[in-house]
Formats: sequence, C-alpha cells, structure tokens
Amino acid sequence: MNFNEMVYEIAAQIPPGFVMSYGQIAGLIGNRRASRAVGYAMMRCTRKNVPCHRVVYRDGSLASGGAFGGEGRQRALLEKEGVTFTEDGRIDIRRHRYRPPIASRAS
DNA sequence: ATATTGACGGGCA
DNA sequence: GTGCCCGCCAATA
Repeated sequence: MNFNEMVYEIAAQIPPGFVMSYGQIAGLIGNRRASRAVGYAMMRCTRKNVPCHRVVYRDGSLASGGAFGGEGRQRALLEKEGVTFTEDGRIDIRRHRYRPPIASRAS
C-alpha cells in the first residue's frame, strides 16, 4: 500500500496554520480522482505521526461527524494552530490552503 | 475473483 | 450561494 505512504508523506508536509483538501493531496500523488481513497487512508492515519486534522474538504468544511473522536476535536486543534473559522463553522480555505513549492514528491 | 463501503470532488438543479 | 446526484480510487468482507 504505497498509496497510503504517499498520502502520509504529503499530509506531514502541511505546516501549522494551513490545511489541504483531500482532492489536492490526491492530485499531488498523481490521482486527482482518488480523493475518497485519500480520505480512507487518512482514517487510519492515527497510527502515524501525521497531522490528519489539517486535511479538510475542498470547501473548508471539516470531516464527517466526529471522525477524530470528537465533533469539535478537529476544529479545536486547527483553531489552536491559528486557523480562522467562518461563522458557518468552516475554515477560511481561501487563506489557509497550503500550496506545496513544487516538490510533489511522488517517487 | 466480485460486491459494498467510505475522512471526497465535481457537475448540475 | 446552497443542495443533490454521480463518479473516482482504495480497502475490506
């Protein structure tokens, strides 16, 4: 499951205060359509040192109901890192979307 | 080997 | 702008 490793690698590159969408990670890997698979991989990332809480939906909404062990768990972590939320309860993705330099790293 | 599920994304109403 | 439906990939049964 090299796919999973790649997802973890990219997610780990997300700096504090920034977030990436599943689809964006999927694109960096090489499969832009694999957004679902990326999320699936993230689901079991708890065993890794990966800030999976920085991975959100393309529209800035967080993961489905309490996927981190708490409904407000992810939001709390992100806010603590400096991520600003809108009144809709969504991340201001416009500002916090992380842009990788170029090194997509897909070796 | 096929079928179903799941932390998604994009397109259309 | 939001909401619903379909399609994509990978993993599990």
